[in-house]
Amino acid sequence: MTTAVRRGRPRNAAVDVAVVETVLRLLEEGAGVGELSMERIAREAGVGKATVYRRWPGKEALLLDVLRSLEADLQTPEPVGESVRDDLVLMLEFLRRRGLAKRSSAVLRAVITEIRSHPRLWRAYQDTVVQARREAVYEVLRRGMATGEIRADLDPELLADLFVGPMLARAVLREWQELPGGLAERIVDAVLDGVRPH
Amino acid sequence: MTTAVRRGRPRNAAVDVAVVETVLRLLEEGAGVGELSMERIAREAGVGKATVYRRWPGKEALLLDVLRSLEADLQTPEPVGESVRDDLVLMLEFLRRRGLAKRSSAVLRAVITEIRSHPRLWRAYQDTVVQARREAVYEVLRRGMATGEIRADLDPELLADLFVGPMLARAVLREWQELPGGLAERIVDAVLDGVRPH
Amino acid sequence: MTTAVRRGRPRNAAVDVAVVETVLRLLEEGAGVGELSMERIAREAGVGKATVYRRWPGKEALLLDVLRSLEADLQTPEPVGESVRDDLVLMLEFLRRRGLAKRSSAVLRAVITEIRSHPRLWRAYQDTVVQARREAVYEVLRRGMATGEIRADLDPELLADLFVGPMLARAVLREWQELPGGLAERIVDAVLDGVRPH
Amino acid sequence: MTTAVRRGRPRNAAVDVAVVETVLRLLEEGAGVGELSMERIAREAGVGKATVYRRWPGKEALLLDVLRSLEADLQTPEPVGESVRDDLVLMLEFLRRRGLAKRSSAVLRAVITEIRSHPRLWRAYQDTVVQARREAVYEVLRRGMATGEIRADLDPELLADLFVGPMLARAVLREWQELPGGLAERIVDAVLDGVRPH
DNA sequence: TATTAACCGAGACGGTACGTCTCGTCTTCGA
DNA sequence: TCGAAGACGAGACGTACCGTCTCGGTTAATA
Repeated sequence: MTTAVRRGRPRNAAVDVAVVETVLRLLEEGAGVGELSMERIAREAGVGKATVYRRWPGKEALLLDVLRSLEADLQTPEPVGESVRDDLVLMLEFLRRRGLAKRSSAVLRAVITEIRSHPRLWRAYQDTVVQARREAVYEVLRRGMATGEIRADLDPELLADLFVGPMLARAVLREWQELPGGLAERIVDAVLDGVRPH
Repeated sequence: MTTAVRRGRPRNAAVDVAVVETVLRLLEEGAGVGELSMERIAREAGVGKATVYRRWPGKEALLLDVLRSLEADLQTPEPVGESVRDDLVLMLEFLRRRGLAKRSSAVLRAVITEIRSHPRLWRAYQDTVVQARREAVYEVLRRGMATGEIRADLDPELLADLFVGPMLARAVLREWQELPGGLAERIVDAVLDGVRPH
Repeated sequence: MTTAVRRGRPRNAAVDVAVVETVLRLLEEGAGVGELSMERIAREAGVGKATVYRRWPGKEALLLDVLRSLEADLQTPEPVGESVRDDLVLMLEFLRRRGLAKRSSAVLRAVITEIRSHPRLWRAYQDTVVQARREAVYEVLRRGMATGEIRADLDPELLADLFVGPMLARAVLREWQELPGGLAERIVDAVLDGVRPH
Repeated sequence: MTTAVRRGRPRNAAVDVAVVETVLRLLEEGAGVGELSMERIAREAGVGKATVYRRWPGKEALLLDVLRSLEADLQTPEPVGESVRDDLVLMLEFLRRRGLAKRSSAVLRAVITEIRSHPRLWRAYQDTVVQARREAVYEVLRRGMATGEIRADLDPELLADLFVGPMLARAVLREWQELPGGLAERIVDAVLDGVRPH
């Protein structure tokens, strides 16, 4: 197999950075996603419109990359392995902190909201970023079933939703408004123990 | 205080219906929210653009009404009162069926996605439609705490999220793709019993 | 026969004028036709781009109208009928003055040059404005043949070119640079008398 | 004076030819001048854009060269010297044939039209190609005055226009549509004899 | 019964953004 | 150093939609 010979002037990597940073800056300055236009992005980034379209087929794809660049800043937590309970707390705590992170807070919700409007991109985001985190949760749950810390008679997918769902319900649906510290522990313990008195 | 005297030709109520129905039709035909324009809505409804703007200040407000008209079709279930467990199943089952309902399936997600982009409308939707359902869940949970069917040491708000969150995670975030029958029972029972072996 | 009912807001006639005047102003300010863009014309006329395109399908059609508006300012001379020789002088003199007219001088040549690049418009211009003047010349020549002032054995079309061609050669091809007074008389008399000594 | 030392890879003369030929081909295929872009010319010639710009400063200069290459194919006729009348016919006949020539017909009008839009180039073209032919006409006319075949009381420049103008009026202004054989003779004889009966 | 004010559809209006194209320049690689 | 390939900033292209406005015409309550 041969690599295709690259010809012509190579793309300027600084442009990619400049564009993404410009989008982040505009969002941080409070611009709604609807107020973002390719026209304006290119203008403020000091870049030709065609140069933007050469890299991204449209606004949505650009925003997907912006979203990915945001996610990249926050590294996914590595399960410690001590106890399944602690690992689950770790993972939910990551979700909570992501929603409160410095840059993210305003930007993340705006970008995600936009991406959601575009099924294809939303799926791409799910399949890459989200699915990876989902797999990590499955892994922890499977370990829990093996060690006996988790009931083995439940569907792993359902199990994952039992832990992650409550946090997401607060974070995504209710706009990250109330994500107090300790929320992760409270969710994990309640789901583990059940809410029926015993 | 006197009511302002309405003079001149009264508004044609059929226009409101025609516009909302047109939006629903277009969404059912698979139009993304981005492809919906006031221009097109008015054209396809056979109505003047100004007539639409006379009734709704913008696309978002119109969509909020469309959303409300959808919700109105599905009446919220009345708690039976036999057992707390059955009432919770009833409520989650309503969420599940709403996501699969004929009209809703395609339309609901599109409209909600759009409304989400407009904080003011999203709050209006939350405060009217969603909060009502939320209160119903709180009521059932409070009853459960009183009868001893539910632990009384947990925050009712957290409790509500424990039950509703997993269903919403599947419904809204994963696009209503997998909402098998019996899902409501499985969630309720798992949360009640806990996922730790005993 | 019924006149079609005019519906909707009627077009603002002032817009047509504003646009044409803007083009003329820009050309007078020395803008080459190549530097004229619909974008700029609309901007400087304080008019929406779509409004321009609603009236003219493109830049060329607009320029054709600009050209016609210029021609309209200079009324075609009416043959006096005294002598064929004087009428021919009158008509050539009109061509000469047109090329030197205040507005025309800079503008006319620019617009004509542009129109020439678009065969369809050039033909439209020829068929309307030019052909009318051509017919007037034929009429005078036919009269001359009838009265015996002009040889009857020559093709009228060729005859017209004999008189008009020399003036046009100077005006159009050599950019109206040398159009001295008395040129019309000199051409007409030379063609009438012939350039062979007798 | 020293000749600058040429270093590096010498220019490939075949490129110049390829580019000019490509322009001719595109024009022959009916492309309007407006549809010609440097981008397209370079692409179709299989040549880099920079290579074109290294040789010509812009589209107009390139077209000027194309025009010159066309003129070079048709050699200017040499006056025979038998009679002034025959030499004038010879020269007008050259103009007529040029307008009907295989390649020229479509191309010449397109290129000339374009060149006309650029005063500097138009002047360059006038000063080189056209002026040469003009001088030849003057020469013949001067000879005619000396031999008494032409009236000596007329401005030579006006005289030249009397002969050349009618042919150009048909050729350039009316798009070479009607240039029948014998037209040169008819023009020359009519101008010589005059159009007044005697 | 006649007036009148708000309604209706249509569509023009000044703007703005879309995604594509061409401009002339710049930057790389391989010959 | 050349030629090709193609990226680059700039900005025009023609279209679509925004929300407002202005027409002629309709419709009901008021006078």
